[in-house]
Amino acid sequence: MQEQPRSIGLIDCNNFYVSCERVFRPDLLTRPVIILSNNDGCAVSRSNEAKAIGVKMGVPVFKIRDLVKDHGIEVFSSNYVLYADMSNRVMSILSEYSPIQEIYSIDESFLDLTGFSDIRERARAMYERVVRDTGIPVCVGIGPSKTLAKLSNFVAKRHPKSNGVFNINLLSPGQVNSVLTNIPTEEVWGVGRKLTASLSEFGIDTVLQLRDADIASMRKKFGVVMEKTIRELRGEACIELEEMASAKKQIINSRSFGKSVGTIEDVQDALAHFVSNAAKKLRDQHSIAGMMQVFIQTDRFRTERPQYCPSVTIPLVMPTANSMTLQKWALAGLESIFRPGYLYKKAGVILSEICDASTYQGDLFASVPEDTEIMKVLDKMNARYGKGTIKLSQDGSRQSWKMRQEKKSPEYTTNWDEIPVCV
DNA sequence: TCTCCGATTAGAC
DNA sequence: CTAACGGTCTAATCGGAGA
Repeated sequence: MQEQPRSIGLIDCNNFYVSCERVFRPDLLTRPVIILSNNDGCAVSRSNEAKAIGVKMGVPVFKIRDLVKDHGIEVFSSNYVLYADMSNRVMSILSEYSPIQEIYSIDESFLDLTGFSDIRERARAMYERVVRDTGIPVCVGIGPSKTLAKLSNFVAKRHPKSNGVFNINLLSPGQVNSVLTNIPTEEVWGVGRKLTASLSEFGIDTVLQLRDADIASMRKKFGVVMEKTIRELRGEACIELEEMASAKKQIINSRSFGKSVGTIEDVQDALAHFVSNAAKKLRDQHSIAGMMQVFIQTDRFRTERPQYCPSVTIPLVMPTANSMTLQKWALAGLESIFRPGYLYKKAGVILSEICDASTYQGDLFASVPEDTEIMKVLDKMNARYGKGTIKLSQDGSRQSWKMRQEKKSPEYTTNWDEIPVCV
């Protein structure tokens, strides 16, 4: 009996953020559309029409103002509440097609399809089902490793003939070679801009060349990750699916401000808000943090202004997830680094040395035990009555730093008050 | 010389 | 009209400090 190859599927939503907006605005289906990053900064999702016009991934929107005007590109702020909800719907449907699923990102999911006798039909079925039930178009790539599944997905997206589904396992060795020779190395998972350039110096420009390079010397030159990549390209599954999302080892919350601020009160207000968010994430994964970093930054693009980007690391004697404790230390840290006379554009907090809340023995001799109960109540109230129902006094009352979000669509699927009235 | 640490880099999305 | 370039996260690597 011949052993079946591993069949790993990678399902990727097409232009995900744009597709989410289009579900509720079918009039945009044939129009150029782009979605901006936080603070309405850069174009992070583009419809095919916008790509065709020449909107590059990640371009700052002020640099394409003329393009937007001349072609009537539809511009949206990011609506993460909507995208997260749509993502949940897509992921939940995909979970029906395999018992083993890894949700890799907001718009991507791996499925282990090994052992199914109907992989071809299964892939086609999920492809049709997701768009039917959610309105989000996807592409399905299948291969013997995650890296090849990703590459298959690239082929599915690129080749109209594939109709959105491509399985590299069904090709003869000769056919595989001809596919891989036509894909540049930069499309490989794990090969970014720098590696593409370095590889090119060694005469490696196509995926086929990379796959067939000598493993020992490539490992020496580029490290273990490169070795894994090459093995995966040869069909050896080195990177396993991770079904359970593991607890974060570091939690960052930071944001650029809508406009620069000069007073410590404004920065305090923002920082308190970021600490609240970070602490909530920490509690959500049942962790506590032993280290906190606070940083503030001036606007690095305004080079004519004086620049100042200090940070301070604060060890927490008692690791905690208590917003009040963390806020107190963060604000003390801020005092120590803040200098008047600068215009600050960004601030943030980093929680690290994270460990499980239940395993920590605690300080038996602490005079005042930490009040975790109050945090539980706060989280419950905010879950029940909406984010921000209860917050600490320092948190986000000034708003002077709030990010720009001028073109956000309604929260169609999660907020009664934002459902447009049909006419 | 070895190890540990923080900082930096590269990559993904 | 202005001013205008994102946010998290991980792993590898590097270089200095201290043992």
